[in-house]
Amino acid sequence: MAAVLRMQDMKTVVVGMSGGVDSSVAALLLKKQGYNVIGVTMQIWLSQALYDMARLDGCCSLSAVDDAAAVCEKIGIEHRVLNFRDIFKEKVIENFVHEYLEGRTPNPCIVCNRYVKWEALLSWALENGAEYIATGHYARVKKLDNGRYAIARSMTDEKDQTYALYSLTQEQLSHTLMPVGEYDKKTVRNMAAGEGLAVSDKPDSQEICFIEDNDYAGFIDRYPKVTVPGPGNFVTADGKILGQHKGITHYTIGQRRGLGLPMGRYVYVTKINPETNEVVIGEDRDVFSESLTCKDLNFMSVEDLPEGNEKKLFCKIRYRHEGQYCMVKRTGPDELTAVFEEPVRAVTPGQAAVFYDTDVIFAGGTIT
RNA sequence: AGGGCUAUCGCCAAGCGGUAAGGCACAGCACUUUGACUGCUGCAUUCGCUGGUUCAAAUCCAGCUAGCCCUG
Repeated sequence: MAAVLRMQDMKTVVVGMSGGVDSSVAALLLKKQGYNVIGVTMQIWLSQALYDMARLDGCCSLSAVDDAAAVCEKIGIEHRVLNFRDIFKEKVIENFVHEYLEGRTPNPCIVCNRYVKWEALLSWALENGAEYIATGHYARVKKLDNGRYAIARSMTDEKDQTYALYSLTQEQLSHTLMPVGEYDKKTVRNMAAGEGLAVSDKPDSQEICFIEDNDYAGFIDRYPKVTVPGPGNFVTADGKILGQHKGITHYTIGQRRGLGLPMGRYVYVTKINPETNEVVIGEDRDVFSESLTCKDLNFMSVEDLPEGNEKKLFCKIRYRHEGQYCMVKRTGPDELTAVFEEPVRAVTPGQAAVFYDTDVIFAGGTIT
């Protein structure tokens, strides 16, 4: 036991601290486990002017800097603020805008995890003598019998954040700790409160962290140097024009609200066609799909799913999807096809399909 | 300028003398480390206009206006 502690004593972990409860408790837990903990808050998007206003709760907001600093002082660890604005803008925001312009619906949290947290932050950590980075995600890193690392579902289903972590590589996972994944939200808050951390009752973060008013379409409209597609037609699947839309960036698959179509019944977006600048409208049943394909694959619990093999897996097609069983097989050099046991609602290009083998992530990719 | 029909919230639409259903759209809130979905709440003191009959009219009567249709 003493030997273990001595070994951990020597290991340094960089904790990405958003100023929220979860990452604060992550730091706390690691400190108690004997690690040399450095709290790092990443500056990513907001201007100094907005920082001064400091009223945002987002997971990445800068209002968080003060909270994170206070937590670090309380638990007695070093706190640093690093500027990741350029990488965040280049990787996350540019991608976000361009995906929408092409009629897809991106998930910026996934991109942020991949490029900002597990590339930029991890690189910084390793360069600065750390062994690991850690976050406050409700997920676990598991070493499997086959020698591979994989993200495993949190002990609590009420707060499972594994979906947004499917793209992590073996190398990245081998340097990752997620201590909060062993607890449920209530316990985490209690730990924070028990330690006297001021953030213990801070609300959970939500919505897109870099769009303060949550008007993402307006954000794209105002984004410099992009030409947003203008108004076009709402059409039915067989081409009948139903009205005018505000531009394809305002819509996503399965959307009902905000269409402005007085059809007398609920209608939904079933397809976005950037070539013709059309938004296709249909009934609820038209939003369901029996299958999907995805690309930009990342295999996690296994090295590959060879061609010809087929595997039954559990799939989530969006962050808060309850999930659905499907048969998955390889249909191209960088393509998987999943056929669901029951049709799933609103398969949306740009979102991720994440496949779980029991409790660990098997693989994931971007829906095409 | 002969005849007939219709005019109720942005759209559709109940109502048929007793003091304005509902659906869609829209707004707000809830939910939520992506976008959606979902849920909840709100949304015509007023029924094309002007008079009349009645204790009481969106509902009956008259005139006017508008739109539609048929005959010219």
